[in-house]
Amino acid sequence: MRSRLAVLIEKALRACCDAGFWEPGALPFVEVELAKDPAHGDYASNVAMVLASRVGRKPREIAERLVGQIHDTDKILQKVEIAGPGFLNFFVREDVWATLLKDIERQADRYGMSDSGKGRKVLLEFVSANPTGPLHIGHARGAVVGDVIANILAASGYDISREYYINDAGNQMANLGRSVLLRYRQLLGETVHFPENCYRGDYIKTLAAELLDREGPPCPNDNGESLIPYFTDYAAGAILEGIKEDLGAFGVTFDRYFSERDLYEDRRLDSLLEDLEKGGFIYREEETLWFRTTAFGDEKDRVVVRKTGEPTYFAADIAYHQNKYERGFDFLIDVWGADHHGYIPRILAGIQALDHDKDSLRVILVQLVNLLRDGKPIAMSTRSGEFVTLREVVDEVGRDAARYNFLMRRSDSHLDFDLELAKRQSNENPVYYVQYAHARIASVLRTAGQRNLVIPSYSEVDRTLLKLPEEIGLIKTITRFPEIVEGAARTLEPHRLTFYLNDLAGLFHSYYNKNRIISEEGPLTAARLFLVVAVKIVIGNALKLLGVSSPESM
RNA sequence: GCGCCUGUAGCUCAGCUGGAUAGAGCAACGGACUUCUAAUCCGUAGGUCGCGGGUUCGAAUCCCUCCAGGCGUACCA
Repeated sequence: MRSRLAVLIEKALRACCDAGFWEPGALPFVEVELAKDPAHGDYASNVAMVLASRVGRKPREIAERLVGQIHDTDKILQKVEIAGPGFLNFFVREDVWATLLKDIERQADRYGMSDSGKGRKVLLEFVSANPTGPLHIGHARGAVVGDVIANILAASGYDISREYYINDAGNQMANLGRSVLLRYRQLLGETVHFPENCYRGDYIKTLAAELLDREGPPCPNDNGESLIPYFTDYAAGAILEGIKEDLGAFGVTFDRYFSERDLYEDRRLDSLLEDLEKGGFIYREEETLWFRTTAFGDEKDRVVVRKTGEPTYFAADIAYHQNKYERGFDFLIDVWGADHHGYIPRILAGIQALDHDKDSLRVILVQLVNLLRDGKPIAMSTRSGEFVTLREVVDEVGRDAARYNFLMRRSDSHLDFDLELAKRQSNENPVYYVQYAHARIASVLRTAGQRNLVIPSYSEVDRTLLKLPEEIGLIKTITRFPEIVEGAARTLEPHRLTFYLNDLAGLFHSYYNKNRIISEEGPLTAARLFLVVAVKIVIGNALKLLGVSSPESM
């Protein structure tokens, strides 16, 4: 509806140009928004006011001209009013709304999808946690946000790939191997000093015990560092398998797990450094190689190869991003914890030095999660091993509640996650509010079936019977769903869907309580059944994008 | 010190890239189940949009000062 009105306005603007009311030069892009106040009609546009300052005329005068040039050939408008400082208020004919339901019937479980992405190849990298321990609650939010953004983009016609970058090289991995080795030796009865920077979680002991079980006691008497890679490999492999399982239980899947080690094997870093060198961005100082990131606005230059000859994490990461582009992705999205925000200028410098547009990479920052139980914070630290794992949360509160709770806020705002609250099956928990609406409709449909009522098709419905304000409101809301998905895709903001769902569920519950869907009046019953089926479709489609189930009964 | 994020009802947060009288949930208070699911609904109350300036027809939204909280400021990842 919105886009249809925008077209009308655009035509009117051009017609006014042709009539010489103003220069065709700076026509604004047409904004049409939902009117908040019913007295302002259904949609409102501010074009006249925007145009006023550009052409130097009074907004109301421009508005008059425009209204005169709006040719409502499809007869969708009841009237257009000029109000306030120069708003155009559009009143849509009431019987037009119900005609939009046809799209829902026709597209069914594809309603809300579009091809606006035009098959653009997008690579979305998320989670990417080091395989040094199980995923904890902090990773969970990024996992859901990434997963749902991917769903939304896929539904919007993008060719999207989900990728997890495994950071399986470098110091942290060596620490992991060392930690397991030390626990292993402890199991053999040795007294060992356990350094501060090693991982202390119980899972380390479990891994050591597994290894002991498998390999038997004879650990070579070499207590040097040479054993570490073996322990690292085993631990990282086992932990990664666990991570995949936990993500699977959370409903998060990836198209590919990309190993940092592959970058080294393919000598990607060498070629990267050559490329950067060609651009003149590399210089040597005291045995280290620096990348002149300040050329792109970073606050200081960054090391890419250490004195020891090892490349930094940063170097590998640029190589990884270069690799993404080389695989044909022209739009990259990275989902990071907000504590990495200082890293953004650096990575942007990296891709720009490789001649990629700054805007071809979007970083979504996901703020930290405060985990609470009954309002009291739970302290966590990966290294000390004190943390609540993703698995524990999913097991305790359930997949649906966990996912929905993580999607109820904008990603870049802090989120309190209360385990008790999320678990509670009560009105404090919005996920059930929405699912309940879906289940209720399913229940109504079951009842209808028992009474041998047939769900009518669009052409069989007398749409003029859907004229209650609640019905018009429901129709307006569900026919707006494609706009919501489009907006969420454009801004990469999944929380728009949860807010929309809460709205829609609220309208339905209200309608349900006030009116009977199945009544003695056959045609009215048919029309209402048709309407609630459409509502059910939209709730189901939206929940599916969120990766949350749509129960038929609760 | 510098940089980024945040500050909206008692609490948790929306506010659609400048629009009309700032919204929702929870908590509080008062009501509604012999009816298609009460995990629901209806009503009441609740605000100096952190403070102060500026930009313009118009600011919670954009710019600047200050205040408060969080994060970052590695040859860690």
